[in-house]
Amino acid sequence: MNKNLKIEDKLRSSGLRPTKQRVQIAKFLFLREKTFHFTVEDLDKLINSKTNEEKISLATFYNTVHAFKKAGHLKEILTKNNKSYFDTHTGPHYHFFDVKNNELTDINPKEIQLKYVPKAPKGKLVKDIDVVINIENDS
Amino acid sequence: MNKNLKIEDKLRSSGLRPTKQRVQIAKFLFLREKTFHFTVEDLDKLINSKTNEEKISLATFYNTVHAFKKAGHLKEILTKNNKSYFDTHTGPHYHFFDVKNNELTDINPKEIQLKYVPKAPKGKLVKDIDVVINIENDS
DNA sequence: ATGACTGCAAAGAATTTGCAGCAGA
DNA sequence: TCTGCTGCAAATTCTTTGCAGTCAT
Repeated sequence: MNKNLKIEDKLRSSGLRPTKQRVQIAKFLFLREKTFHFTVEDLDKLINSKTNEEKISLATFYNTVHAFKKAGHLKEILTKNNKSYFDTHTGPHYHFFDVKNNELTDINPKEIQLKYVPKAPKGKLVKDIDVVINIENDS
Repeated sequence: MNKNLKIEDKLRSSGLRPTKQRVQIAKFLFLREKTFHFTVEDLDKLINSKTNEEKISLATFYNTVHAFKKAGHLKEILTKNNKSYFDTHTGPHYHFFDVKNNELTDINPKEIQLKYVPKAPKGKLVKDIDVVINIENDS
């Protein structure tokens, strides 16, 4: 129950009502050690395949994921397959994307660094930087 | 007519029949000094707004752009608005993306450099690297 | 009680596909 | 002639939206 309380507080402190659906999704996403990369479709399948629970509708997954993103609990990454992936690791970091298997993974920040970050054009500010290294099977 | 011949040769040497539509699109894209960034929708509007010519269908723009990409005459870039942009500059280089105005521009290669490119995970090879610096209006 | 949230279905946006007819070699 | 290409419309895929009913506070 301790974990439930923490999750509920996390939601509440982001201005989100801890509804049954949100708590279930949040527990699934945030109560894990490793960062998790997923599409909304993945999430739908993974959570709704648990036979016992009531199904959560696709629209709710979209709503919830966007609410979590707006609250800063998720980061969105776009990939070469033109799909939106979400990442439970919200700090600045970059990604590998396996183009064949559609798999997104974090790059160890120690192994990559941008040298010479260019100035933004006049009147513009840098908002953030996306780096995706596309990979495929050796052979 | 010299230019037409060059364009037709460019197509032919890529294994593409120089049809009326492809020649018209290729001339529009490749007979310019500056590199050009566009979506398929942009291309459709820009070319089909020329009142005099016969309209080219949207499907043909998609077919043609993908054929040009496969032939190495265009590069595809994905942006935060989840749209496919194409770039007449096909060499390796990176981009600014203005999130508000949906405008993609090249970064001067001298102003950016990746330090420490990470090794790909085991059994994988790096295919290419996408870097997009998202910008927005100052203020 | 009163907003906020969910779920359904419908709508929307971007892109792809099937196929008949046309055009380039 | 013959294969490849075009154009149309339908289909697909991913995502958003409208709204009635439900739930959290």
